[in-house]
Amino acid sequence: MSSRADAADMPVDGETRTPDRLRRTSRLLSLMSAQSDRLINEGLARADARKWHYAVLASLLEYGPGSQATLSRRTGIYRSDMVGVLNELSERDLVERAPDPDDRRRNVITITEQGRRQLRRLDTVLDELHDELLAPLLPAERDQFVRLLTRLLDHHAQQA
Amino acid sequence: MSSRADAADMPVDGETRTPDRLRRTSRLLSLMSAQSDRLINEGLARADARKWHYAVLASLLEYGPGSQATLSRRTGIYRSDMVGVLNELSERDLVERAPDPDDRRRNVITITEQGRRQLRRLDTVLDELHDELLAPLLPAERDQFVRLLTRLLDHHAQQA
DNA sequence: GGCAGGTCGTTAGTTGGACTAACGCAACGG
DNA sequence: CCGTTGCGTTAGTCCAACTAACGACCTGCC
Repeated sequence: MSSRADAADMPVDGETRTPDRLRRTSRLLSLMSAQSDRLINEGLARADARKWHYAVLASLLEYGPGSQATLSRRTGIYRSDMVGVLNELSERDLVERAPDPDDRRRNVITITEQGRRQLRRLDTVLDELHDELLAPLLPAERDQFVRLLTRLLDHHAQQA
Repeated sequence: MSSRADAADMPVDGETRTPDRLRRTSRLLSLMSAQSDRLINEGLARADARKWHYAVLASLLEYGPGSQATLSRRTGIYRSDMVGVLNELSERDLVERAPDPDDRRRNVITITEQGRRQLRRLDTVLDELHDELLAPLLPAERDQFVRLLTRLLDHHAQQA
């Protein structure tokens, strides 16, 4: 009857084994995201950076200078948290914060040459980290994974 | 040259568009996990439950009664947090907490009939929520997604 | 001109989840 | 008997996501 051995009432391993019901997709996602976060955060910390640094620098390079509120919208970082991120970036001379002459409420944030260099460094750091993150998957599988993830995200994004 | 229209220096949409570099897998994972968490937490809240409730009840049903430390190991919930979860569960009469006669350090946690019923309810709630979560994917794609996720997790789990 | 209503940067604070430290107690192994 | 280990519990840290409110400022409209 039982496919594995004859010990019908064996405790299986009531100590450490994870229950089957805890294999739901939501939980896998959460665990994987935590794992990924750890990996990325540690990797970036070694390069004296945080993921928000990357997000802001990338946004500045791709779309040019902008106000803090603009950067907020582009990166998804709350404008209340943006203050601290920009402090950290300007301490390191990666961006410049200057008052906007056309609108005295605004600061104009500009990426510096050092910022560009740092962004390039972080790009390679992140490439390596993602290679580690996706290590067990073949290139085609990685693509597939990203495609599926993207479709899920797009679907839920436009609900909002 | 430029494939789309002739506006070479158009601001594209420097206000709200997300930079390409922020399409990295780690970020997609993080966003998707956040989305999933919101969905699941809200759904469970409507059923007067939290995900740890489900984890504990599932563990009890699949592997039988156990001490708090055992449940901790099975579910991945820290034993410091387990206290509160079990308080919530026993308030609702979903589990029973009794001293272990064989080891006076331990409490033996047992699922009640009400607990079993609640677990069944939560199972269907979670089924519906996951259907919503994975809505844009076909069944075969959902399988594939879960398989890829699982392989990633297994790989990183056994590194630890 | 003046005022209503919105936006900007900033400070402060909340919530929630993951995780650590340390405690008193009890069991176990030599 | 004594050191070590495991137990349940309390307290508290850390970080990310998110909200509230403020004074300064801009914009549109009467």
